[in-house]
Amino acid sequence: MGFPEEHVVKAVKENGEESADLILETLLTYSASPLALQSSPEEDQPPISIIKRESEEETDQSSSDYYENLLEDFSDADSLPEDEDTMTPLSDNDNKLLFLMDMGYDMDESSIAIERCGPDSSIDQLTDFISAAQLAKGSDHLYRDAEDEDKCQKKRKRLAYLSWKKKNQRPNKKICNGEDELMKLPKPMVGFGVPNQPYPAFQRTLPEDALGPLYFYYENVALAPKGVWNTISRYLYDIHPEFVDSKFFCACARKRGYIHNLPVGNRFRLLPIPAATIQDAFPLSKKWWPAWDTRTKLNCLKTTVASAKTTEKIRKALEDCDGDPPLVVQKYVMEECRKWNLVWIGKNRVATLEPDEFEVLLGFPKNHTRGGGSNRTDRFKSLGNSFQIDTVAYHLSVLKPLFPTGITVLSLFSGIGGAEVSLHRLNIPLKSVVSVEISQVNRNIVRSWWEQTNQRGCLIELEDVQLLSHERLEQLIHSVGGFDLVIGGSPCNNLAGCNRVSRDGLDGKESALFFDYWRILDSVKCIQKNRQKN
DNA sequence: GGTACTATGAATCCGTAC
DNA sequence: GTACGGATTCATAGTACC
Repeated sequence: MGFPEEHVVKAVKENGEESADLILETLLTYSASPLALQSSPEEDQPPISIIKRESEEETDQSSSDYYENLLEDFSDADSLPEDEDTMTPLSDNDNKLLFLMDMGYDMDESSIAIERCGPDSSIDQLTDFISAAQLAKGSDHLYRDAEDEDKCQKKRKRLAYLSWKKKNQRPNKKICNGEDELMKLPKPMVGFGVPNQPYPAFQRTLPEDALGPLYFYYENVALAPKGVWNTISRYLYDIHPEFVDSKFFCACARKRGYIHNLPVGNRFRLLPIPAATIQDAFPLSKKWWPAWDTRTKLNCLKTTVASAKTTEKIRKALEDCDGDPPLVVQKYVMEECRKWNLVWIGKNRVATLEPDEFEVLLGFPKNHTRGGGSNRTDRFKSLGNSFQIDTVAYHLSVLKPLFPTGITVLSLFSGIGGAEVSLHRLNIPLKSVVSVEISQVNRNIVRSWWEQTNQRGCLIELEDVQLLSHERLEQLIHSVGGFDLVIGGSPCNNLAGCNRVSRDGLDGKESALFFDYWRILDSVKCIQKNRQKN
């Protein structure tokens, strides 16, 4: 692309020499480059994490000199290859490939980006895609490994430029909403079908590159900030999420999105079927349950529970009433009960759930998280972050006839072993499980469960998904003979509605680890595909 | 130092009325 | 179509206590 000298002069004249940002913005508005600037900010949901991190790193240098150099570099890098002399006109994809390579990207990463983002993708989308991939792989090592320091500098500047550009984009609400409409949550939230509910009409066609033999299963909160599921879906082969509320499987709600490439026919439930209502799950509470508390299902079990002060305030509020409490008191009590999942344990007395009650509601063995250095707070946190076993097992049940002799699993963000427990409860033998979990306490829980259930297979425990490199994956695949299933739910901290502090979407520190899920899945597919060829 | 406890809204969806 | 209100939400950071 480059910026014509007259444009630069004009931009400097309009904005003064001091404001590099304004100069650059003005130059961009002048530019009529068909490729480099063709995309609108609303056309994609960029993997913002790379943008901010690089931004933090690079904006310290936001001097005129820096941007002058940056522009200078782009004068070279953004030039489209000229092919007027060639006999056959290059296709749009070829042009994009050459353009990306000219920007300093490798052929492989450029090709993958074009393939994944589709033929209509813009250069912006492609560079975003590659940038996210680089972040997921640990962008630092790209720089360390770069043989040519100039190339390395160029890459940093390019990313800084992208950062700057994204930060200065003006959101287009109309288009954003348009995207979200595509990811509308189903009502009722039954995904591709749940027991005892009418089967929803849906059409599921998996893209070719998403098909097995490697199966994958990804989970996260359904009610994520706008655009998050669009991004996740785009990275995971454009598969539409299956949004399911676990209230159709047990006595508590748990609205989650699942992206997977599993078959969806002939699913079956785990037995025994758990209690479907609060009253069935807590029979002793029936005696004290007031008629005006009409709840039959608990809300989502979260990572913390109400304080003793809350339940005491409720008791006092009710005891101050003669007979049935007035509507205003009922409303207050019900709000607190719904917010904190309180159950009735006596006259005018409500209580929080205990960790073992969390375990049973979520489908884990009672005392699954007890002991092993886990305190009460830890248990609530781990359980609140976990799968609902009956729901996940329903989805995974289709694997049972496919793997009668056992399955080899890569379990990412394992937590307290929701995936492993689900497969075990389905009586699918666990041949080998590579479990990656950052929390020592959670790893203890999984290891303890593994031993208690007399698993015959091999459990390999790893700590950090970010350290799970391509090379390490090759070793593991060689060691276990290949994975059949990659499963996991990446952290929701920055997506969850009750996070009042850092609900930053996939840009958040923890939730950005989704890109590691995608990176690892992609690596496994690639490695195993190559193994098949050889 | 470890653990338990407590205060802290906003984003989003959905139903309803107009 | 729009405005409004109700309902829901895999949490975080600071503080008190032992």
